[in-house]
Amino acid sequence: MSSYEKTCLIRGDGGRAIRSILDRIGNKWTLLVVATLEGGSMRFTELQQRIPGVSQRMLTRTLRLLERDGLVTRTVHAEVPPRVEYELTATGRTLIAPAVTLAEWAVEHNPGIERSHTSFDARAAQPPPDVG
Amino acid sequence: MSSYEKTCLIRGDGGRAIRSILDRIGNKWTLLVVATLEGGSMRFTELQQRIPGVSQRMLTRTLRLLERDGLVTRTVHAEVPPRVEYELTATGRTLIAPAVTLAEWAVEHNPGIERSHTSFDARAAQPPPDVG
DNA sequence: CAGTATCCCGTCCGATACTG
DNA sequence: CAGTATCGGACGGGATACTG
Repeated sequence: MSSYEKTCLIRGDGGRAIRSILDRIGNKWTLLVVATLEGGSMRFTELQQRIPGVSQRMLTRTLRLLERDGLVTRTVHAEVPPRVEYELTATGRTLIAPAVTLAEWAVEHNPGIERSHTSFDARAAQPPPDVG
Repeated sequence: MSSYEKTCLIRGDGGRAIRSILDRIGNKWTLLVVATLEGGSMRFTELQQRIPGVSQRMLTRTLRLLERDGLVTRTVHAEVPPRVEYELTATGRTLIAPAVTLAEWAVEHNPGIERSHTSFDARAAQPPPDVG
């Protein structure tokens, strides 16, 4: 496949396909939940403990969206106290590879991006360089 | 690298590295702009024509953020009428590969995800199935 | 234990109008 | 041509309080 044909996977149909997954993993907690569930079936509280900073509200929301996407299963056990297990589906597991690819890119290029922010912001704060 | 070690690229430091790039490509027009600039240096108007639906405002914003990240260069030519050329930097070009990887995943799994939405929403609209 | 409900703020995004 | 200014709606996300 040529380079142009590859970018068509992004541009094709106005990028509708890639948008739908970006609308999901663009959310703050999604990838953290998926990566954490890579360790196997897990309960709500255990997930919350393993993901520092996530609130009950946001963990619930994130899990519901992933369940709706068919990337995570939610299993309620009829017990007292209630026990709910979350687990990646087969499809959910396939998401990890491309996510890791992106994470590798991020880890490699973030330092440069942050340096770029610094210099860009410094330039923006200055009056534009003028001749004379 | 083990599967666990790979997901650490996502979970490491609370996912700060991957968040910064997701905060960029999570935005609606970013990847479309990057993929379009893969064709080479381009003017503002040409970009706008090649990206259906983007407004002047959003194209400007997107390009500024990409410039700040050091993924795109902005070159103003001192002419009348003004001519401004945008081009991917070396770093910007390296983003295309992981983006394509994600797009491939999206194209492959979107049909299943949309079917999942349909059945999930149908279930949610129904009263929960009860024994008896 | 595993959620819901409510409030509130910031940002994304679109639409529209104006300019060096 | 390549922007900027302003307005308004929608949504993500944090904090807090309540519940089967």
